[in-house]
Amino acid sequence: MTNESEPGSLILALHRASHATLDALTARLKGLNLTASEINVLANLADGRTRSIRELGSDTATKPTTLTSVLDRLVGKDYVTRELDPADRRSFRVSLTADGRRVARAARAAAEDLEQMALAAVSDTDLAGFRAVSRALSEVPR
Amino acid sequence: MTNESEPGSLILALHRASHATLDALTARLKGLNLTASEINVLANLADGRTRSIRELGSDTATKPTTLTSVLDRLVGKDYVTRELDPADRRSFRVSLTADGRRVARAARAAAEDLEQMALAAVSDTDLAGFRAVSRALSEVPR
DNA sequence: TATTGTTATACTCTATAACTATA
DNA sequence: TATAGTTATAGAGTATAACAATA
Repeated sequence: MTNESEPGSLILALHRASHATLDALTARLKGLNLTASEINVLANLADGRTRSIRELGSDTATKPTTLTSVLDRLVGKDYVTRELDPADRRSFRVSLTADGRRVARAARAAAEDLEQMALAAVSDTDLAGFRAVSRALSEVPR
Repeated sequence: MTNESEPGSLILALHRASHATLDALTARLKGLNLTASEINVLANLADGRTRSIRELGSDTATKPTTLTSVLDRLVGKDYVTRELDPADRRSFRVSLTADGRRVARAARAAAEDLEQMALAAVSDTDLAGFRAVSRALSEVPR
């Protein structure tokens, strides 16, 4: 790997890892005919928790305009429902359908599998460090 | 943050962090009128090392087809040159121009700044762990 | 007035496959 | 035969701005 410890290189390492894992995940789920963004949304919803579009955007760091089209497709495939939130009728509650739960579980399983394979040689300390740093980077102000 | 320690969540955390930092970086460099991919390529070239397109693709985890158009634009802006490699005339050596070096340094500086801000509260151990894990994830087989 | 989400537009990123040139 | 890179095409992601509905 290049730029291993040069200043400014952390973000480059992050992007490289992100691209590589998303490619690998998409390749493993090829049979399901899902795009990277669709996989990302489904995997986030896999915990069964209903989310607003805003929450989903924050969880996936995806723009609302992107989510509109991603969700349109997922609704079209009957993997997701978009229902008006009675408590705030400006916003939607996004949930998995039965089919969606099945696909989301497959996505999560593929992600777990990928992680186990990649992390076989990595210590728990490293893992804790990874989580701390990626959380810090996720919260960086624009 | 959601899914903090659920299996399969590591990759989600990675993608979130990657999106968030790239957005932040793009916002900080708005004046330079560069896309995320262009910034990524320039920041990788910032060390002054000449690269083939294949190497650049591997460093940025970007597809050759994407690089063709990204490099077309960077050449058009006179930030980069694409010269035939005399040692292997199928491939190119990609280098920064003088203008390109200036812009690449700005990109790296912005990335450093972002990192310092984000990592102020993170330990060296965490940082080492982050590097180990992102390297492992970058090398995951497709 | 501010926020949620969609729409419209234009541009960028991506996959795929076919292709040229070189090895 | 295999590899480096481009081209062509079509689909997906993105920013931006304008918009409707609700708060």
